Amino acid sequence: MATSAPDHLSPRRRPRQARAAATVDAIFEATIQLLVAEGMQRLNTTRVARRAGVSVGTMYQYFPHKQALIYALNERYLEVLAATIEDTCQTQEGAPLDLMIEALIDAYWRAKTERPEVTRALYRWVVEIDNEALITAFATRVDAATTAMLASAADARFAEVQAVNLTIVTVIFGTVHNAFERNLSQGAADELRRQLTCCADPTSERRQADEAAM
Amino acid sequence: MATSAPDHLSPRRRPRQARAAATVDAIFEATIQLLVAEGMQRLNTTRVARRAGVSVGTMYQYFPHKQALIYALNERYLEVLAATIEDTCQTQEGAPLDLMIEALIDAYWRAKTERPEVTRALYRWVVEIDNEALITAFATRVDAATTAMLASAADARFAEVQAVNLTIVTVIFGTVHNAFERNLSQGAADELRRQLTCCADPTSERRQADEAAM
DNA sequence: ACCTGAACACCGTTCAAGT
DNA sequence: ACCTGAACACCGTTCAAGT
Repeated sequence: MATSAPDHLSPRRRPRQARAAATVDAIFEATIQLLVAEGMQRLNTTRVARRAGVSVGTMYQYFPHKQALIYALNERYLEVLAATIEDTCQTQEGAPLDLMIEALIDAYWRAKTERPEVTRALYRWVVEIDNEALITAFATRVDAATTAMLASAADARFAEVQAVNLTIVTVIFGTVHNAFERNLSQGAADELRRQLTCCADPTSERRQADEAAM
Repeated sequence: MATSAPDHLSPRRRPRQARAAATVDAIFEATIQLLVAEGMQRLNTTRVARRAGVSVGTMYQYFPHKQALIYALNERYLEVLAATIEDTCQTQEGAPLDLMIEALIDAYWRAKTERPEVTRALYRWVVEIDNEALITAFATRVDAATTAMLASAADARFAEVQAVNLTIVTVIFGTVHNAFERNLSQGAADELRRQLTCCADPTSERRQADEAAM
């Protein structure tokens, strides 16, 4: 993730002095605030620069264009999310499968729900941008963490961890994303989450088949 | 869906004469082509108008602004998708549950995969737009169709169809969305789909609980 | 009722000049 | 090494004039 940004989207220059780092932070902060407060539509470079307390020119020293700024913002967000999931997976090493699943759902759900406005603002990101690299890097990292976790389950062995992992991760993340998009009521969300926890857990008649195949 | 577009996004004028209808169609077609060929970034009103063979002014007679154009495009897309799902659900009336689930997954999956570039282009839609109305209308319509279908299952009765329905729909749509986003290989996609078909089917120990609750 | 396109305003981006 | 902001270019949107 650290090095994967395509050339045309990577920062133009990295801050070397303290005041430069402060400048970049201020720009990020200003962007988030404006994004949350007024949406992508009203986000323009002039406003970002003004709120960050720098001139437009300064902004352009660090980000070659507006999209690179949004891209960097997302990069940061996914970085934190990936780290959270890696943590969760490590904590669950060797635990029973159902606890793993529950912890994973919990971690992802919480990450999305904690600051919904930010999540929403970034989801609603102008995705003209070539964000495939970002998504791929994120997916790779998450897959590694979850596969390792699943392989270590105390009460289950899988003939094809890769495939099982892919399903679990896609189902969980996809479902949460979609639930989020739907703006469910608290009650509905809770119920869905309860059912998802059952559903995503391959412990049931399906696992026996996998185990038999070993 | 037909009437739900918020004021600021609804068409400025509806075509009354034949040539006007042709104009609107040409504009839609041009927009899709440019979107698929060059992405949202390079989509500007001048280019759309030129490719559609009309002047910018004409475009603005039908769409109050660029976003309204994209909005209308999505409205069309969701209209077709919703109709497809309604069809599927009606066809499955009274069928066994596992066939229903399979048909639903199949319909949604196919719809997304048939013209991936278009799907992708619209997913990557500039979502600064207030598309909540669109999403809500779509969700309502789909929920009605799927709930009715599930309630008619030949081999299952649910104590709380609403809740079960919400889970099934969210899991399926979310998973497919996510799978799509990940750009899976054919093999991986097939395997995921197979497992999803099992996973989304509440026929298993979980159903008995529901039935007992009746 | 429908179409045209020059004119205007706004905003992304640059660059010559500063500390 | 870092910052400034006026100047430029591009593109969304309008409107007076046309059929």
